[in-house]
Amino acid sequence: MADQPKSDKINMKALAKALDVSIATVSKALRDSHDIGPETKLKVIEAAKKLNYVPNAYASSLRKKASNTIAIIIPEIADSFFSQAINGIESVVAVKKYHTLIYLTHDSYEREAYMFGELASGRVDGVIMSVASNTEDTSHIKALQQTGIPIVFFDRVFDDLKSVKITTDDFNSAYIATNHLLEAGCKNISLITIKGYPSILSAREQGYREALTEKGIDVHEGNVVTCSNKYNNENVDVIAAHLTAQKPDGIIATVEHLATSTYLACNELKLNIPRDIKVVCFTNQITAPILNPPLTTILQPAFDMGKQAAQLLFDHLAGRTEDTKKEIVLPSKLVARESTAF
Amino acid sequence: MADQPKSDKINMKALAKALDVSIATVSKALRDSHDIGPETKLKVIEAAKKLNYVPNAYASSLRKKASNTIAIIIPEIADSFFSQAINGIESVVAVKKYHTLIYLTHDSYEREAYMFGELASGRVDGVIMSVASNTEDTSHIKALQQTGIPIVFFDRVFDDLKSVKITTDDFNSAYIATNHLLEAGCKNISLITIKGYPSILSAREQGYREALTEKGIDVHEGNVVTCSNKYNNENVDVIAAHLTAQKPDGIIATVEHLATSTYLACNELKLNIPRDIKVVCFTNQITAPILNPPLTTILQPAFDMGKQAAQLLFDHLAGRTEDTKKEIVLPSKLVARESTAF
DNA sequence: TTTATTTGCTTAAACGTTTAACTAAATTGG
DNA sequence: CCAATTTAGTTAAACGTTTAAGCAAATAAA
Repeated sequence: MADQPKSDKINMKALAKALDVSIATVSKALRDSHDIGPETKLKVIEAAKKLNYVPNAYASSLRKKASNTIAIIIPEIADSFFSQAINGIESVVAVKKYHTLIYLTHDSYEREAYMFGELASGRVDGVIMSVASNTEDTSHIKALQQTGIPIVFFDRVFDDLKSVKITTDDFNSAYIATNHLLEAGCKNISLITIKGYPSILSAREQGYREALTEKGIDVHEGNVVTCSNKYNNENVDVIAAHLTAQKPDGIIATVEHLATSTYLACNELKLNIPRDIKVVCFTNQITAPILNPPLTTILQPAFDMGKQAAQLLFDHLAGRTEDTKKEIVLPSKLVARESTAF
Repeated sequence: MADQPKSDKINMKALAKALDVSIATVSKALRDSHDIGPETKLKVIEAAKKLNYVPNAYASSLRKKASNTIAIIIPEIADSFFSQAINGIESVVAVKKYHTLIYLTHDSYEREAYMFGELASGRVDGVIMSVASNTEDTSHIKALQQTGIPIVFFDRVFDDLKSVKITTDDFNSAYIATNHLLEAGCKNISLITIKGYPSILSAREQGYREALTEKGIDVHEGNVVTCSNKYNNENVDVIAAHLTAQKPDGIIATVEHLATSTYLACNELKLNIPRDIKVVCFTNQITAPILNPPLTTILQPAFDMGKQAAQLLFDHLAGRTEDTKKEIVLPSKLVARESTAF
């Protein structure tokens, strides 16, 4: 410890001087080049270790035009789906020894566009993203794609954008959820949803509508309730008002935080779940089994979606670009619990 | 759109050539240097916009020896505390227009040490971290600190390391939680905990012990149960076995996922919460109010901890290094709900 | 009018790597 | 034994910025 130089960052030049060889020799030795003899290599590697040499990442990146870094761009992080998806992404990134930049759009198109501008700086080799709820203009995304940076979309995607996409079968999941409620005896099912995320939320709404019309049930427009995408008490009020007005006996909540709001609204109105009203929600929360009552959920394959997104991105980075327009759809799973018990 | 050059990345050199000025002029104009005349500046800025010029981040970083990037190193991300803390960090980082690298240790010392090695590459200007559960050797941390990179610790800190630390009052929170259970009539309170995280978990255990001994109650060693830090069914079994053997009438769960396991164990044994047993847990889950029954929680100021950690890091980066050993302790809050009702 | 200062730009070095091109010595082949 | 090849290195350019230093022209001061 004591014999190490205090702080003056050690670089290749210093290392080369210490060993009395050229900088190129050091560089090549460390990258195990064929150009360098075995004993020289050993000398270099040992000296590097002893002097605590760590190559400068940005000099490397600049020269090699590769950053070994990817970006994750997502709306939010305090959400079980996204945090589990990040785990999936990270499981791949870690073994590739890449680095991960994370950007949160907070569902703002402006922030998203700004972030894409930043990414044109060569900072990342690729991007994994889930689009913001209100993003309609895709020019920022196309612009980045044109610079040659591959982008993999997951969950909240863009239909009109050609790219690799990992999604789950939202239409089908909502369709199944609706039928599940119908089978549990519901006659008047409402969809509690939010604005935005056209790719997933309108699919879920369509699945809901399709299941109903298929059974010859008219969808009363008052049964589709739009909440805010903030977790707040206002939503509880909106839902409570809806429950009072329309008296639905079944609820499908399309996003995680609406489950909590729905439960709270039911509590407020002293509605018993599942006796008076049955509830199913799209969520990956691990607490679903211990809610009051245990919540029937549509469980999304969050980890796998993240993992596959990352794998496809790395495939692309490795030049395996054949299926650059691949669209993978992973199944979600309805986990029936007491909240929809007959 | 059509008149823009297809893809060939445009750099300062190209921009300079297009404008028939020197590279330095472009650089200075874009950084609004006093050296450049106003009309030249305008010309440059307009051309840059028109040609979609984005400066290369790594060339910049290399030259300026500043990356405008920080790293977050945490054990896990699918956890309400950490994801909320990240939101807090991000709220500061975003306005500073910095970038955030994220690394998950999955509570492995080896990964943590490896990551610290990577960070010596000049990739980041500073680090915000929460240590892995089993990290005991701190040499990797000290080594990075010696290179001059500031590190701010939050939540899971190291007592023997001099640095800025943001924690919450774990001892006190557990002390309060224990008293809360005592006041609710509990006579036989168990602590369900896990191995590791000495800084927070032993503080919580001490708070628990202190509250009991203060009331003249002996702490039966069988009442401190150690679970695994994986969310799995094994823990449910361990807890169920404990409930059967020791018949506690109060439970303090020290980490988030143990709440779910404890509830499931109670369900399994048909124990009614709060009648047969009362439960309080350290968790920030938003579903706590709608659990069965609503869970009394120790709510940690996760967002604020992240935010303050980031602010102090930026203070340090800005050279305000006077309180480089500051230790901030933010209060947690006991939120009483039905799971501990009298 | 002459000298000093300011303005607005250019040249060139530097940041720390990687790598193409070169070279001298050692080895191999005929 | 001499030419061709291989081995083990070196030199220098390049990646795309930033910035110190320099310089000519314009302006201000004496």
